[in-house]
Amino acid sequence: MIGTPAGAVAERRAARVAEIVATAWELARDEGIGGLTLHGLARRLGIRQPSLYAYFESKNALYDAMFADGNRKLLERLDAQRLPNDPRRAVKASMQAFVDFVLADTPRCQLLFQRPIPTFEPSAESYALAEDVLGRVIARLDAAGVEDQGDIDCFVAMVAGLVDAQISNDPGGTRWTRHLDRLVDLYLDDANRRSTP
Amino acid sequence: MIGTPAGAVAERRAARVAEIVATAWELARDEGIGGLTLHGLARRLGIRQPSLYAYFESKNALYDAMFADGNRKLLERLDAQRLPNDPRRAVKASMQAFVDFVLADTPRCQLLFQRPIPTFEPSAESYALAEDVLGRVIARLDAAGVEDQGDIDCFVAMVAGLVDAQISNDPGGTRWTRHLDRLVDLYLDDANRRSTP
DNA sequence: TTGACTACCTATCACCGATAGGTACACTGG
DNA sequence: CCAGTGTACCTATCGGTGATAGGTAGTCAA
Repeated sequence: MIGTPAGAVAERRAARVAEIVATAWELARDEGIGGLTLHGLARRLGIRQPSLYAYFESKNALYDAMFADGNRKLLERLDAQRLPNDPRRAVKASMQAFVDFVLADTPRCQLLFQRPIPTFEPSAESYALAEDVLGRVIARLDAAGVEDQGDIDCFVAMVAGLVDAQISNDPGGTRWTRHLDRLVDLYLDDANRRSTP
Repeated sequence: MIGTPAGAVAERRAARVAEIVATAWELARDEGIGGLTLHGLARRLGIRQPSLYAYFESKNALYDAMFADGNRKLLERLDAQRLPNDPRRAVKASMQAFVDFVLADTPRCQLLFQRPIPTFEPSAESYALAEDVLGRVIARLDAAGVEDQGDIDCFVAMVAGLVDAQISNDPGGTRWTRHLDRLVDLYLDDANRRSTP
């Protein structure tokens, strides 16, 4: 033990896991999320396919690590943002940042917000990260006077609908996302109107 | 030729194709859309997997036939509906029928409106059917005074967002879809306000 | 020096979509 | 009635995929 940093092997292992996940994203960007293959991933890493099972107990576990990774990065981005004081402007800025981040990487968007792999369901731990992201959005909405669960559901579904239409039909464009600010106003006005009659 | 109905073989073949597609939907409902396998489908049909290639040149061609089938049924449903005279009520009734139909069959909903099989893209002919469906919706919207492409896009994305959230997070429930009528009003009011200032 | 541990490896499995080539049967024209 | 043609299947096999079993060279602390 002496002379060796405690947990050096664990650190090295964690670094290798992170390297594999990063390479997996790279491969997904090249081949599409459906074209991600353990054989192909191993080839790109310079190892053999069964060796990956030392780091992930299944392909879905790899997806899960990628899912968690994407949500962590999104969380970082949302938390790093300086928001305007005006709650409504904060909601707009926050959602704009969300949409920008999400649309910047098609396979990541698909893995995080669509269900492109029918057998993949995120683990409880990874799903908790997604709920953290949702929690940030809800906090912004709450500050803008949107507290009703139904209003929150509708708002989230609207943003998801825009993102989904954008990535599916016009990736890289703004045909849907350009309406984001206007729709945020529409939803906030409507929610405020009904909560304070 | 005499004595045999013209195109009897073609008819029998078409009937067999329809039977295979129906069995494929059945299997998809049992095993999930991702669990649909040519081997499994053939087994359920009492034939061998390569025999399916007499009817579909690839698995994606089978998906394509299912995609077309689902859209045709949806189109029938929409066209069979008697709509209220009031354009706004017509939009609501139409969208309610749309959402009901779509949510009644999870795998069908996934194949038609999500992208659960990364390698599958509908053919031009099948996609035209999906555009017919969209055309019906647009006609209803137009009658209600929504003509701007941006407004149509937002409306469609909103409905898709509701459906997606509902099927993904609360299949069989109404947590999202129960807001449909209210959101239709919200969108129509907004569109009308901006088109006739 | 030794013994455990790490980070790989080879070999192999079942299953999947896809292709090649063969066969029993029905129907039709002569 | 018979020969020929097309239908609707079949068997055998391929390459690729995720997954498992079991082996091995190198590292490192005692």
